[in-house]
Amino acid sequence: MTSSQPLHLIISEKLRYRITQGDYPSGAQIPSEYQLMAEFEVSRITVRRAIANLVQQGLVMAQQGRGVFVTPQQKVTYSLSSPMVFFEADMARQGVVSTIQNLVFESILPPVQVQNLLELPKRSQVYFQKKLLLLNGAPVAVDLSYTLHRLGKTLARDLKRQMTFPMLEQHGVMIDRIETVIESTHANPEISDYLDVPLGHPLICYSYRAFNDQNQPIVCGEALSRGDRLCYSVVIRRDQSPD
Amino acid sequence: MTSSQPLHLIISEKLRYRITQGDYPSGAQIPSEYQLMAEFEVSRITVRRAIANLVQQGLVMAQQGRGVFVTPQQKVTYSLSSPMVFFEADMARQGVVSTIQNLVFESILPPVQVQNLLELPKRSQVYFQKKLLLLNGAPVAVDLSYTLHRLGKTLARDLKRQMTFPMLEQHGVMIDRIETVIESTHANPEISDYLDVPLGHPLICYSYRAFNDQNQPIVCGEALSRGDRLCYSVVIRRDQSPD
DNA sequence: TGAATACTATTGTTATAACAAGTTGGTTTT
DNA sequence: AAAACCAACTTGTTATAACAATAGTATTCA
Repeated sequence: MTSSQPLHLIISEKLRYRITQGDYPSGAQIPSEYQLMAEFEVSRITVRRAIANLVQQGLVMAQQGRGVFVTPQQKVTYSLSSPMVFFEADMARQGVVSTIQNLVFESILPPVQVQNLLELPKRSQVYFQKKLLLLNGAPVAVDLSYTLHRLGKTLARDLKRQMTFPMLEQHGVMIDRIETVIESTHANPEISDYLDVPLGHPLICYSYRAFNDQNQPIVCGEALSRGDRLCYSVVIRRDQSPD
Repeated sequence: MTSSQPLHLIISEKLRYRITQGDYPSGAQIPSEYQLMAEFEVSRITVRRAIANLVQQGLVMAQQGRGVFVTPQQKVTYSLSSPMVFFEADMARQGVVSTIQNLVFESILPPVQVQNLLELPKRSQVYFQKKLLLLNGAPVAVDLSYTLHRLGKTLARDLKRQMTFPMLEQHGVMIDRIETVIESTHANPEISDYLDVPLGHPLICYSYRAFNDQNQPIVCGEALSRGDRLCYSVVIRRDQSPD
């Protein structure tokens, strides 16, 4: 172990290799800190740093008192191609049950950016909602949305219980188009609590603005989802219409 | 500081607040480790852990011997909506110069998955390419691609110098459609070196498979880009064609 | 005046040590 | 048999300490 690379990186790379080679399969526990200390003849802090490197790469998750386990790799894909298919329908197509858990639902004065996105006059209120999205019962996303006040007020009960878009359409509010931006970001402490991921875990941030059939923006927001559980697909065509 | 939250988290949240409030603007240096030790009356390891939390959240970057600096926040957006616009054209539209730096270009026996994606008989070779994508001279993505052997062989010179798709079309190979999947993942040591990001940094993984106008898959691969520099946008329409 | 050296400041790595907190399995008590 | 207790195991936090490496500035020397 005389090398220009730090010990913690040498150890974490060796462990990573073992994981990718299947020595520690998905869900399996890797050796304890004390076992690794003995094996590699280093201090505990070096072992912990090596494990932290693996946690940061999403290869393992550590549970206090239990041990460090190889994370399962399983993702679902949501198609963003036109024609529009709402999230829960796409999930159902894949045999995945999607549900929500409402966290916050309140009338607020929106940030300026939201006001502009929803094309609202100054000092208009909107309904702010924070909800957890669960797939097969496990939290995979936190959704923060802003809905026109008149819709939020009349549909509050259902908005707290169902996914937004299909629910709006059930009530005759048709969604004509959704503008989206997809980015990758880091989990902050609040989000990492909700989604049970380590601080800094990669998230997909799916920002959206939905327009009704009068070309009026009615909802905007962003869904922060676990990068290891959800991904998006698009088909890009040379021309606008399909073959 | 008597609380149920660990000290390192309390401190990093305070620092994060200062950053978001503008006390330390983009590019500015935050107080040194010793200054923070004095301010918060904690050990150096606690301060370092707090700083590591900020690094993990992408808010700061640490440079040995120099200090810890607030990371600039600047992104470009690539539109995945149809009709197709290639990456470099979209960037040019935004006044951003995109260039590539070839790292590897070789004929290989492809992994089984690639073989299937390109619909190749067993034991066919493909051209594997690894290249760095730079925006305004700064590396933002590593691209790993597999191209049909006959194309790779005849167009090797240009493939090493230019972006793939416009170059193919210059040579009469039309791209009819691209199937994509977007996911979020973590930077491993190799990628973190190429892109100059910390281990575990969130990346967008943009996987693609491009078809020519005979509906034949000709290139597949993935671009791993910095989550803080590049994002994607899509417009989803209720119906297939635009209004 | 420019180059080389020394010093200071700052982050990076690794060690030992101690205590805290959570989990699990075995043993004892009811 | 079920509940409670306890010990062992395991990860989490924080401290002190020492050395390494890098960067920037000041001082010295040719």
